[in-house]
Amino acid sequence: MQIRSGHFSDDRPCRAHRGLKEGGAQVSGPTKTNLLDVARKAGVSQTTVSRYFNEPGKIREETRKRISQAIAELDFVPSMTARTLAMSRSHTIGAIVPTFDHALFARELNDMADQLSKAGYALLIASDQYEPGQETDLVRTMIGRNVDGLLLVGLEREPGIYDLLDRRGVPYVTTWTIDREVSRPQVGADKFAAAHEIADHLLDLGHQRFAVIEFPVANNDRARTRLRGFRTAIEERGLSLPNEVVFEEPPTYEAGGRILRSILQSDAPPTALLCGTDVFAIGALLEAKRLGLNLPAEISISGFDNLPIASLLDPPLTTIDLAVRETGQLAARYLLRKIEGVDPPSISVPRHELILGGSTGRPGR
Amino acid sequence: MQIRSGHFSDDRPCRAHRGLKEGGAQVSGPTKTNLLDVARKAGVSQTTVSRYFNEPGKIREETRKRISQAIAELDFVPSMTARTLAMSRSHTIGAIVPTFDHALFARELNDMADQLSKAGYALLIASDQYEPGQETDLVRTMIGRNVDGLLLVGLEREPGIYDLLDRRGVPYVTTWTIDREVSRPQVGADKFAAAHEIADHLLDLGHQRFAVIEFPVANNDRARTRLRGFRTAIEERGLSLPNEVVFEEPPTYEAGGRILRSILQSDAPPTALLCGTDVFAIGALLEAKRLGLNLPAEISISGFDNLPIASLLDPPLTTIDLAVRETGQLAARYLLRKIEGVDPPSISVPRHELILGGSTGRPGR
DNA sequence: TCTTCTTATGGAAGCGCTTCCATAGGAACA
DNA sequence: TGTTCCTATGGAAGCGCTTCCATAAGAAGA
Repeated sequence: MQIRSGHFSDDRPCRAHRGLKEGGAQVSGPTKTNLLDVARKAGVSQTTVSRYFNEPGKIREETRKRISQAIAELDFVPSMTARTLAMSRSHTIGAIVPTFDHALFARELNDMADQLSKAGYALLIASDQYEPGQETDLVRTMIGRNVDGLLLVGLEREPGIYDLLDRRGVPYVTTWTIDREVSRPQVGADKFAAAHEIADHLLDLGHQRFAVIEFPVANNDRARTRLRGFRTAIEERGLSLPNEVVFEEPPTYEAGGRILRSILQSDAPPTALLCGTDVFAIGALLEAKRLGLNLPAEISISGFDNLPIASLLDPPLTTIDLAVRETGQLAARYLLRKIEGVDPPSISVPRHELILGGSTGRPGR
Repeated sequence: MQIRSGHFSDDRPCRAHRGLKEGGAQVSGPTKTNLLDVARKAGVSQTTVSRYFNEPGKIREETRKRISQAIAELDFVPSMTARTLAMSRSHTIGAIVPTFDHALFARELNDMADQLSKAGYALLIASDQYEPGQETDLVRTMIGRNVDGLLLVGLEREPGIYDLLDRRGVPYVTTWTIDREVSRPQVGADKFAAAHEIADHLLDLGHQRFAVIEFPVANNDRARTRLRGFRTAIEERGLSLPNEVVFEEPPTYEAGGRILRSILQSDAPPTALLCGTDVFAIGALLEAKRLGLNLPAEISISGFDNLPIASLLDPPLTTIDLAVRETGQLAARYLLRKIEGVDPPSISVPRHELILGGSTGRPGR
């Protein structure tokens, strides 16, 4: 049964020059076993060992046992790298996000990774720290690493990226921005509608003068979409949102507080502050309380994202829940399906929800 | 100069059966180019193209230009997978964390990824969602994927994992727990000292009755270390920390509030609440304010981690800053050095800092 | 002018898998 | 008893790189 019986000397083809020192009694260096080692130990061919992993149904019970034992004895770990090369399938999904240091992306990736790992996929991540130039490089890196699918944030990017991806046939999905006019795979809540809705809520309450704090909109279509939602709602009521009351800031609590202070000093201060993320809103709310303002009578503050802390503030924050977990899971599911050759619906929009808290109310005067 | 002049027909070795349909005028499917394609286009050998990437100094200027143009025309992206297989170096670092959905780990990974990508490394991540059984599998996966180094959280794990890693010669580093008795590579602030310090602070203020909220300590040596720090400090003053006042909870704001309420109902309520993370502390603090308690007179609350929001609360939170960013960077640097063959100091402990806020003070009565 | 050294390049094996194809033995059928 | 069909297995090429070694052609030294 054995392919080669007898002598133990290593009769593999010469590889002396490859850095794997051979022969002699040496302190066991890093062990490196491969299918062939297992095959020899089990007295079968490499092919059969491969089948053990990939089509276990096709090998005899007794053979399976021998192989399984050989694997255990050698503590063999198959090389996914070689597998990838041979199959052109890496069982890896790439994700390029602006940063992980933001609860939203972190949670999205967390749920995505979870879903993926259940399906035998690993997650390769990179962040471009909001620099669009970086993204192109990162996509190339990902392609070079043979990712089977790619998650991207936002819809807008250097057009070459989409070309590259299409040409290489790499499935991808964009998250956090939905634009039904664009025919690309997208997953995420409808930020435009959500922003519109929360602005409507404030308009319904009777607010007429607004201020907005947003992420820097350059290279950030999520922020731009939200802003467009705010603005559209306001203009639909015959009001306007001049640029002077739209503040662009990197997302810090501190910025929320600072902007709040600054807008209160204007002649006719806004009665409502629309924030592009809860982070701003929380900063503003805490500052307002520190200043002894009467909330929401003196100023209404709304957030976006529904961070876990939003509901615990006093007053609780009016905000938008974006179904973050669902987004990560849907994105994972989309990619997995696509990889399997199924053609899943390419736009999926988990439902957002307006969360009403005490931080918004009728304007005081 | 050309290796093969003339006819355009594909004279590569047959690969018809490998799924790459050949010949005929076909709609250009997924392009797949390799070194050889580039070589042919540039009229040089594969080897030379390889050198173009790896030892550019060794090829003539003119050759370099030809290759560079061929690469551009073909939009060639080298296969890192093949490279990995050939070199046994993947230029990938793995990271296994309990969850990304925690500001601390997210930030650590963020800074680590940043550092790594500058050095040409990618980051492969996985989370075990606090289940130790998972970790073993994930480590195997990582090994199978040929990671050049591995980041782990905490020092305690199934012993087989360390064996496996050592046997395979995979460099690794553990973060967030420091134990100088253990001779493994470790990076992270000294949580024991930090916990001791913050408890000392409260003891100095005159507190005698404490309660603690911690992560579930099973499978979490970080939590255990912190708790030990609290307890040691307390016992050193001749006081005690009975188990009834140590609460284990998953990290949610809500838990902080709930535990606060519950301890206030005891006969002799604690005057100080030591929290294993700011998340608990913030929850407790917000709840205390909602209950109209006088802080810190009626109850002192301390946190851990120094989340960005901690200093903005009213009163600001007394907490510990753990130098998170530094930890991620140091971990990355350690692994990179180790991979390069340098033997860097295996334990590095960024300095923590006690942040004093108004949430702690003398007990009121 | 002839030898020796460099320098730029090419040939080909090998990294550890998958997969196409071939083959040996039974089982199943006539 | 002969034919056909499965089933379990093995052989070997190929995935796209790196790297050892060989080699041709100048440059440098004698």
